[in-house]
Amino acid sequence: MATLKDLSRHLGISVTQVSRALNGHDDVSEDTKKRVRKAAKKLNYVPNMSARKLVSGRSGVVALVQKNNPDLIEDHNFVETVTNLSIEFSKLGKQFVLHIAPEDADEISVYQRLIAGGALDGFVVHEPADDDPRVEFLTSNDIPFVVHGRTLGELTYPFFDIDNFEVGYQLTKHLLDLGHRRIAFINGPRGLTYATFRAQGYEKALADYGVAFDPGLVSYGRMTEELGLVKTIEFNSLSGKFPTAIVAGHVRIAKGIYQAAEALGLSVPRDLSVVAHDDVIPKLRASAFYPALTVTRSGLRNSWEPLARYLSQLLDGGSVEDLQSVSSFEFVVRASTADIS
Amino acid sequence: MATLKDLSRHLGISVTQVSRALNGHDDVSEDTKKRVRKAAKKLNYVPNMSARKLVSGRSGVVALVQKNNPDLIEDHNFVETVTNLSIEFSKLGKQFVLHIAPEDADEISVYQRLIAGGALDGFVVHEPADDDPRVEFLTSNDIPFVVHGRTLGELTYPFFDIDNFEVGYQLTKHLLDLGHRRIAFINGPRGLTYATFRAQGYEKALADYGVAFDPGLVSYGRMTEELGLVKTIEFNSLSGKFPTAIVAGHVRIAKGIYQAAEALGLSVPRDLSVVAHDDVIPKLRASAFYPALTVTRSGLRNSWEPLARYLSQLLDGGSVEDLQSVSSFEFVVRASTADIS
DNA sequence: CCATATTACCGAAACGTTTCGGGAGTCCCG
DNA sequence: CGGGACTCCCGAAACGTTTCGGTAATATGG
Repeated sequence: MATLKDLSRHLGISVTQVSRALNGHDDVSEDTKKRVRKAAKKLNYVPNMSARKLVSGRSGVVALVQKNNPDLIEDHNFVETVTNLSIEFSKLGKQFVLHIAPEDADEISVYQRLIAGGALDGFVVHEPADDDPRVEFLTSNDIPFVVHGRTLGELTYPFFDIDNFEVGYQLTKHLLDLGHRRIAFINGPRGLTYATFRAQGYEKALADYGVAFDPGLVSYGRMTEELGLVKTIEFNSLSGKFPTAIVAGHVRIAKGIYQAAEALGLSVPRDLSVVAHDDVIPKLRASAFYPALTVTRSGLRNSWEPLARYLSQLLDGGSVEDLQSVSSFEFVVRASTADIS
Repeated sequence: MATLKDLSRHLGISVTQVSRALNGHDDVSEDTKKRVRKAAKKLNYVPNMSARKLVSGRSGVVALVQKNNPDLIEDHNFVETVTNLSIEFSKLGKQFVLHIAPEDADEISVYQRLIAGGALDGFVVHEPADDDPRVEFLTSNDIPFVVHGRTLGELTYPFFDIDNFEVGYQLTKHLLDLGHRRIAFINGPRGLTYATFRAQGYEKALADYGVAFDPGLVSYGRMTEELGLVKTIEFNSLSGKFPTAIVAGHVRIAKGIYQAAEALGLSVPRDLSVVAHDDVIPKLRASAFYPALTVTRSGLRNSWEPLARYLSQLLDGGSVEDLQSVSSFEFVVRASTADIS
């Protein structure tokens, strides 16, 4: 494999100039640049990354660290994230590494180990919690990272998020406007920031309409069809106090709610109104529900590109303020809600 | 970030000795080794990969290149592969990179680009075809790789596979022994080696029992529930010639066959016997089918460790012959087949 | 025509590691 | 006591790249 030295010898030019020519510095004549490029192509020169990294101190590799768990492979959200980030970072000329840590590992030490070896330049933090130890660690150690979502604390890092408070608020308000007063909420996992924000939006809407908050009507869990099914059945066992409407944290949850409704002999929306948040997963179209599902819609697919770009720009010295965004969403009214006022 | 020089200074010992101590060379006293290791831990020393690579010429990074496609995220097999390889390579101290190439990319050039920069040491090739261009390219360019499965050509590379000819043969033979003569086969995607081998086993079994091969009873496709469902319904439309038994390339396909049978008012195994190959996916237990499914069983989960190890050993100069294996499988008879002789 | 810019180039150092070639000190044996 | 073997150690070079500081030659402006 040809090296700079080979090119230098071959062209009768110093290694310095060859390097600078190839990297497009401006103290190299156009003519020389052309000659060098031609020779590089001819000798099949490809820069040695290790050498470049050794001097630049950067590796061009970014990673997402995920603790293993038995359901990981079933976790659509995770798989989608990994696949798409891989694509986006490829486009930016970066290597994206998925590092799956053993289930019992101390996540923090994994980050430490990876960063210390100089093998990695930065991280993507996925599914942040309200008060995320990873974010805390990375921040206090000045390790570059970007967050998909955000934490509740000070936002001193790049992130891409949607306004989940508003998601919870709008969905709930829509039902309240239709006259509903017993509104349940099947949320995502407790402690994750997006779930917390949505819960806050839900509670604020209730408060704005003077409806008392009933903790018995709120539940948390991994956003699966099963969760929607099970929780709806559970709500039903609160005899006489079954909600007239349910807010679902995900279209998938809504799917389970529909199943439960059918099993319980309830009709949507006559007996039960349902709204959900829609990440726009290709195989799970809210418009194809029967009856079609009313949702707040914000495609997850729009988040990968900025997420990758933010990290990339951060590594290139971009300033954090330019690398934060809270994206908006649409409200799509369909047929899954009834006016009961 | 601590370097060897830091350790050297801190211990009053030459850089050379520190390096050799850490790498377990035998011209370092036990006492020194111990002191060095302790100091390394205390100063939080982690070797700089780039530097090591620069001198050793290797990067410690391996990759799996996959062309993107719209169903990729839904592809359980792919997701399982990536997740587990990531885990296994981590254990071996290697970085595993997932590189997703654009749908319209020339795969070969992607390999070329990745290897040329010295950024990668080797590849894992996934779902090889009978006559796989990737294998051909990597072989002829002396790039280290390991194959999950194998190709039909000369086996000059490390691989881990199961005996898929025998899978096809045994499943079919079992049905033949029970008196079946119209046996359909819903196979994996045409052109993939495992599907080809299984088809060969199927045909050989038929031939051994003097049963004429009917191409109308064989179909190929991505191994999904839907495929099993659709193809079974299709077989049914061959009026009067409906098979008495079906061999499924995957438990998931069998699931679809069961659904189709129910839709068609057929009882398994009375009206239709079903057998399948079982990769032992946690969430899809053949024993939990009703009736429980007869299968050839060989856990995919047993393939990740050897696969990662083979590539690792190949990179360490292992000889190819030691890094090939064709693993065996079990035959598990359950309740999904009826004797009709 | 002198002073100053500008252009095009180069040598050497640096990044952190491994390894080659050697060299002191100690011990044992004859 | 001389010499070989063994144990433990070290300096320096090397890997391929980028970059700092400097220099010569040419162009520019007054």
